[in-house]
Amino acid sequence: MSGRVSITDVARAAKVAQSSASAALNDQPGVSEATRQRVKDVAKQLGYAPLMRGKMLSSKRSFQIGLVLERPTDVLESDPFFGAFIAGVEQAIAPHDYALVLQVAESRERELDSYREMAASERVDGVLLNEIRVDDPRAALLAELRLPAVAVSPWKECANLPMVCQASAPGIAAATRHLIKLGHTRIAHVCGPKEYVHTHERLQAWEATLVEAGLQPGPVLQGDFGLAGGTAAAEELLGLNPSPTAVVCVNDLCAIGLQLRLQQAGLSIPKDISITGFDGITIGEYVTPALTTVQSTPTQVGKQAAALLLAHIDDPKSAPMKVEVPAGELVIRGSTGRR
Amino acid sequence: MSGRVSITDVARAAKVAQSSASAALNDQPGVSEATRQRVKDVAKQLGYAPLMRGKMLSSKRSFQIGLVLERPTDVLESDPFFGAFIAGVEQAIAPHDYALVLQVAESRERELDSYREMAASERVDGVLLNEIRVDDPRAALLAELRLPAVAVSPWKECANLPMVCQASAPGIAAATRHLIKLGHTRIAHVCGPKEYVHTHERLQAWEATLVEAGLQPGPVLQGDFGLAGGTAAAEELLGLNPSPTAVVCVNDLCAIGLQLRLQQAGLSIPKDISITGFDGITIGEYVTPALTTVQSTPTQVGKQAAALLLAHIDDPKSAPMKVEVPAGELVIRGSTGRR
DNA sequence: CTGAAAGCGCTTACAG
DNA sequence: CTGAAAGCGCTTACAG
Repeated sequence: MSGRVSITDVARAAKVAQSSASAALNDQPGVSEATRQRVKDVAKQLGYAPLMRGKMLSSKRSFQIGLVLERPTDVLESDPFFGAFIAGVEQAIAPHDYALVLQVAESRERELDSYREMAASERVDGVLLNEIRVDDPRAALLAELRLPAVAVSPWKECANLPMVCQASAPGIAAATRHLIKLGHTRIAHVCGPKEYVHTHERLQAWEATLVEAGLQPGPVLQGDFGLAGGTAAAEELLGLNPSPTAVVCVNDLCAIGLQLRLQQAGLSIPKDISITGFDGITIGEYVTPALTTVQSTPTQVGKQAAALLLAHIDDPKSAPMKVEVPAGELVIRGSTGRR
Repeated sequence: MSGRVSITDVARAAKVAQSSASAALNDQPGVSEATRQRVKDVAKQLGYAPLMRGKMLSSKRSFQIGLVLERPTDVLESDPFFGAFIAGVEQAIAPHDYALVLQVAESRERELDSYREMAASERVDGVLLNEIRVDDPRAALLAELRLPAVAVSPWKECANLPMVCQASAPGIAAATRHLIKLGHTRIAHVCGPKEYVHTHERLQAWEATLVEAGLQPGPVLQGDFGLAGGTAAAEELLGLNPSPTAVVCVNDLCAIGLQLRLQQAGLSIPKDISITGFDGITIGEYVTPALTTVQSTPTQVGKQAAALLLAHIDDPKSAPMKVEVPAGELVIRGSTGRR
């Protein structure tokens, strides 16, 4: 009538030692096939399910990985990456009895505290790092804390942290070449905040592609990863003379913010100006004209990142330091047209 | 050189028993103020931080609450509620050393399995339920599992589950009255999927408000909580004769989908048709015209829900069964105008 | 107030 | 292969 059956109960019912029951249930060597099967049968019959707490304490693992989000309200509302990303994470960790712990930090400082607390209390065995910044302070902190971590980044490297890399450069380059092919020669870029590595990677890809084509890299307008940045860039663009005829934006929301504002100002897209985004969020298909963009694959990224983290938790020495996820592909829609 | 200091080390260094150290550090009665202070000093000096695992096992709690998301990719990309909601959750639980465990289910069945697993392994002490459905199977399951749960719902009740309620009816009613005041008499509603209680609550609020004003509740168009539903409703609306002159949508994304499609069809908003949304998501401010909506407060809801869950975990008998969060307020923008 | 002991439910050496 | 013991790091009765 206890309501809860422990491994002790299973062992007793199967008439084996607790250690044998444990080995049998965890598919560890050291028990005969017959014993294993009997124990498993008994366990199933009794409805045994191991309590994570016991397992955690004895195996000195938390069976959890952490993800810390900063400024969640804004970021999450605007980050289409997040939902698909954690779905991928879940796919990778669930089979290993791992769970995802989500922390929300209200500031950069509190963000670092979150990692410190997770490490100190060993609530998680490792963490995933998103939205990597230039000289990201988290890398040093995590090394100091000796907390396994995997960075998700489009950049080649991230301060010696193991990483999963989905480059955005090929997509940005493809978008830029697409515009060049359409006859554009004055192709601007709306970049993100300078602190993020994404910003630099995309900026460089845009620039390199233009240079390669023998074109002068047009103006760089300051935007961000949200709608507001696109709007601001639009204001800036409207004051430009000569105006660029095409704009490669750092992401979809920014592109949409730009497009909506330019349309409000009376411009016609793509007739007056062509626009490309990056991400492939749903609303890009709904705006008029629909947004030409690069479809990234956040679920794949999340899955690979979590899998890599588990590998590093398991054995840092034998785990790879870098996993590449194929870059997103260009999706051509109505927001881009002939010069 | 162990690198990790346990409560045993603290007790030894402070020359007290482990039990005294524990009581001192946890602010439990049974130690003198002098001892408490000494233990705390020693702990700080040694850099002691309790390991969650030990605490979990001995106190028979996981110090974690769970949240299961279904169909994450779509839902999360479209759900503006989520980011702000978990920020609120975090605000409530962090001070109590609780953490949020996020599960992602790929189907309705797997969703129930998630709860079963969390309960069986006692990975969490309780769960939060979002997006409550009519006759939601989760309510019965959680009762059966005896897993503390708090439902987040706009509805008056949820199958005997403790709940946090932010009614949407007042907001929908306000939006509807706003349209009536503008002279509209044929006011349609785009509703969500019938399975969600939100859908019914908002539908009823719209209907009751019209009836109260002596108006005939106009057509109800089938939509959903995403852009696609708004688009579909737009197609339906375009075939209507006479056409409604205003539409109350179940949420912002649906409203935006509707607006964009109607504009594509050549209609002018609000000249030809006025539109209202619900939620107050950022992009509603950026579309042209900006969307009249109801600003809900998901962070507050998350905070209250988590606080209520902790109260029920702590003592179900003394915890309230229902907490109300003030309803969202109408925000009038450009998408609504005079008939 | 204080301390020594037991116990939470598992897994991990270790001896047979 | 099998089992009895110890231990993971805490907290919770319980005795002084």
